[in-house]
Amino acid sequence: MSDQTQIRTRFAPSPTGYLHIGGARTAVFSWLYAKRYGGKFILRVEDTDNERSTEDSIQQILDAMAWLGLDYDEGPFRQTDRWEIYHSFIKKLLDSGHAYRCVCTREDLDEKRELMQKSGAKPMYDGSCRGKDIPADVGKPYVVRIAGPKDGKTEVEDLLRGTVVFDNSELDDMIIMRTDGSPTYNFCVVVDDADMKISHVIRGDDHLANTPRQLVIYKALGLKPPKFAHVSMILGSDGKRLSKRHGALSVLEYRDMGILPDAFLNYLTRLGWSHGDQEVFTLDELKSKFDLDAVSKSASRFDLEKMTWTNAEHLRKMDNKALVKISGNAFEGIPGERLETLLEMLKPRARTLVDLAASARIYLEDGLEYDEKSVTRFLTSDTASLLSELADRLEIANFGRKEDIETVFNEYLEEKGLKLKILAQPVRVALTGGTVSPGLFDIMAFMGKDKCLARIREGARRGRG
RNA sequence: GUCCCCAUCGUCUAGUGGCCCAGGACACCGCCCUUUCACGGCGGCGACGCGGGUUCGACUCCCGCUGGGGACGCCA
Repeated sequence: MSDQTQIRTRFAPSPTGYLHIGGARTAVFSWLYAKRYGGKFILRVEDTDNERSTEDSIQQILDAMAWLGLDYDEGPFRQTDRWEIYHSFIKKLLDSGHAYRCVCTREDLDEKRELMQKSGAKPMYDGSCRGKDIPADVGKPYVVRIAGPKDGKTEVEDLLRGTVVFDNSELDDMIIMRTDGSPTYNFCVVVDDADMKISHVIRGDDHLANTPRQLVIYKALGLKPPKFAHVSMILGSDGKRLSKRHGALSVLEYRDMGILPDAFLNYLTRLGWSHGDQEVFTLDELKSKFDLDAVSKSASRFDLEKMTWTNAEHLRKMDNKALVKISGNAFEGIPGERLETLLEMLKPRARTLVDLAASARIYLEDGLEYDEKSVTRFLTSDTASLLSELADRLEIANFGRKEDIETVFNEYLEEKGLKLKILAQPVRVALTGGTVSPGLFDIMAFMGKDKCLARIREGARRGRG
């Protein structure tokens, strides 16, 4: 495969906080696109902002990607390690006249911006230092600006949106190097994407307006731009921009909520991408089916409810070994066959790993938490005698076979002339503390005679008051 | 304010001029299954933002409006 046809995508987060849903989705799209076409996925940390970048953020982003299984073929590169490269290109632009030094102060700039804003124009730099040929030894702090085109148009060819045209008069001469000598974002992105031979830049919609500016730099540098795909943003459930208040949680928090990585990937990909009517995808399906042509152009809202549903779907289909592995120590020390039984009982009822572990505790641990309402309703003085009689009967049952338990149950019911319906809920509350559980005989067989009888008798005790 | 993007059920979406008085999924509501809850099955509720064109025919094409989002930093 030649250089031109090799697909190379990248994820380029700035380490100024944790990885949230929005960032995660562009990462996922980029990663899947590379997987889909047998390309490479590159991770690049955009840490040129000294003030806000933190090592802790980098680690969090790395952790989140590792949890999701977003493996990268190259990197993580760090822009702070690439200073010489940027400076060599800045020098090149300065020498060729595509960039110039500017000594305007921040105060000047702010003032100008405000004035333009008031007059109804787009606030931009007016280019007052352009053409002055200010030398490096002016004796004043200076920035370097790109000398962009003053007229004409710049066209962005976007894979999702077609040709988007910007009037060059809308673009000002942006700063590519700060007073302190550090290069700026728009410049580094161009240099890096070109240097790393990125073929497809898949990024958020919020960067669409940056793209013509970057195109100006590509042109000045004589470099060939990659293909662009600007994916729409994810909004909060109220349609507002995602903020900490609604939905912009760290990806890692979904892990802590008991969401499966594959389910997270499934939901996030499906949010803004579709493949006919299919809702549930395995990881392999995503890797083989994802493509940019079916990516939606409109913004979509994050819906925790549907993510949880997607998670439940994955949970049910997951094989037990994998489930135990991902659950950490929740099922530690339980023999294989017993574990299988437990998971088969609990899986169809669980929505998250947290649910699953919590429901398992009822049957594994000695102590029991009682739901007050259920107790009042079902553990009454009427049911108390039934429960203790039943417990006595069950002494002879073989708890190794749930059919045996059922037989004893039925014999007792017949004698009393009662329906199972009457006895089922009181027994369930006695055994589990609540009114919701898997089949009665299933949980009894699982818990064993001692625990069952103890709990039923305790239930009777509570019934008597 | 200026520029840019977007617009189908509450939400995610299918739909690329006739197959659509619009299909699927989540949520919600019934019913069935059933010892409870879930799973599963069946059914219901529910949308093409508005106004102009183009066309024999518009959810689909064009224009305007409205609404939503984004960008305008020595942040990324």
